[in-house]
Amino acid sequence: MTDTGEGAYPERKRGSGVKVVYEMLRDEILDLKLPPGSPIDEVHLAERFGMSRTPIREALVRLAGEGLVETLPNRSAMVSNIDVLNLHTFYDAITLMYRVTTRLAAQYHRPADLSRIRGLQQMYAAAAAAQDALAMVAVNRDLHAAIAEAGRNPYFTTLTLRLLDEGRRILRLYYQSFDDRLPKQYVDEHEAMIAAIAARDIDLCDRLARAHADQIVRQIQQLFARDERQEIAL
Amino acid sequence: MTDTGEGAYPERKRGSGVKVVYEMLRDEILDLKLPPGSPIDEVHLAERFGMSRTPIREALVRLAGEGLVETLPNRSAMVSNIDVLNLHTFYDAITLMYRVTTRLAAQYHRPADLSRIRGLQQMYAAAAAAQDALAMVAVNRDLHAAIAEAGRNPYFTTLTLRLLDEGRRILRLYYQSFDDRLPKQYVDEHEAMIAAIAARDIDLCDRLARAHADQIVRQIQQLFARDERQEIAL
DNA sequence: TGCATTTTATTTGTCGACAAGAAATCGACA
DNA sequence: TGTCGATTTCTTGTCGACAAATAAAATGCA
Repeated sequence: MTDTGEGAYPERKRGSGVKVVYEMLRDEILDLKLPPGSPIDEVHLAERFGMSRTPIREALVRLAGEGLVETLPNRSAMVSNIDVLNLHTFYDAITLMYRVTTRLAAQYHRPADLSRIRGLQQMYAAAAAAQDALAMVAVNRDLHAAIAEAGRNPYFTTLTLRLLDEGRRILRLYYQSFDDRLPKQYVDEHEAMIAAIAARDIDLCDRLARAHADQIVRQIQQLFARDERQEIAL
Repeated sequence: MTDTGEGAYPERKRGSGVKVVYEMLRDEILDLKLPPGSPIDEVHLAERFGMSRTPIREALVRLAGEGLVETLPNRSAMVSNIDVLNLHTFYDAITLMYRVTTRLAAQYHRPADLSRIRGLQQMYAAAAAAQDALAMVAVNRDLHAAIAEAGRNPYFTTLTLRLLDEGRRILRLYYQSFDDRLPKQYVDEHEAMIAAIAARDIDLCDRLARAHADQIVRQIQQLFARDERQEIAL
């Protein structure tokens, strides 16, 4: 196997090692560069990042805490599987979190929040104009994360972030193989939600967030259904 | 300092060390034996548990992932503070999770779930009859955890568990100093909720769970208000 | 005495090494 | 040839040690 592109890490500041490994592994897991179920070898990673196993191990423990990797005693850790059978629990959770965080954003947002949200929405519109589905997925995550932050409830924010990451992984599962186009309609839905947040219209936020979530769930289900048909067609 | 009661751990199975430390520290944090803000020294813990710093460290990383300890770079970790100023975010979150998990329990529970829930409810009633407030807090946590499990949505279950633990810590903050009596009314509320779950009456579950959560929030607020008056009275 | 600076001490972050446990390989035997 | 058991290999879990970073103490100076 050729070098996977890490190169050399000649000098690191003390304490930065874990962060580097954690973020790198996290990105690779969410982008499916590390496919679900693939084993994670500590010594291999240690060689790759040019450090000892200790910081690698700490990064893995953190990732396990977020449910991105699973560990069995005395055996290799592995990237968590995507549980397609229980996707409905994901739908339920993301729908509720979209609603709650958007409502709270309407209540508690401050001017700085709105400008950040609007900046992300512009990036989202740009990605949609460029028909870049993967960029849309990534920016969509950051946009809803910003909305959740504006709601200022750390419990909901944490869960929402986890769900958004899991969603990024699920969507990636399809977009990498089918190279789809996300409907531009999402841009308008985001616009409406942001306007409702700015107007502090809580009920409207709730309705829009629910519709938005339903839309995304339907999209995933369509992809999933088509995927199943393809499998049968094979 | 006298021995804090750990004694000797002469032989451990490989891999069990982290679990022991994690659970012990977790309990001590939730019981406020380790008060919020107190520093956590790794070598001290290593001596106390009779093992090296490595498994201690892993346990601390896990606890940090759950928000029970906070770590600053190159400095001692410390037990997380209870953010009394943002308690309303806790109220919001626990109320919503009570409602959601109870609703889902009504939908998805199986016979085994119900018997487990009813067993815990009996323990709760016993604790109430004995006027043992701390036991009531502990069993209340397990009871709602069982209800959440019956709802079979791991995302909601995880958040609910985190909130229940945080609540155990908040309640302990008061019950340890005032030695209060929890109203027996909670027993009846639990009975009603369980009956609604068994009857699969989702709307009723929602209303009961909301009322139950409001009741508990009011209780905490009362304790908090009285605490403030006492401080002023001093 | 009060403040700035150097020195010491304490505590964490990282490392390399070793042993325990599990998987893989090999071999004996029916 | 297939199966069971022993052996080897491979990976993790734990350890003790060292260095970096910070906090605390001591020193010097005005």
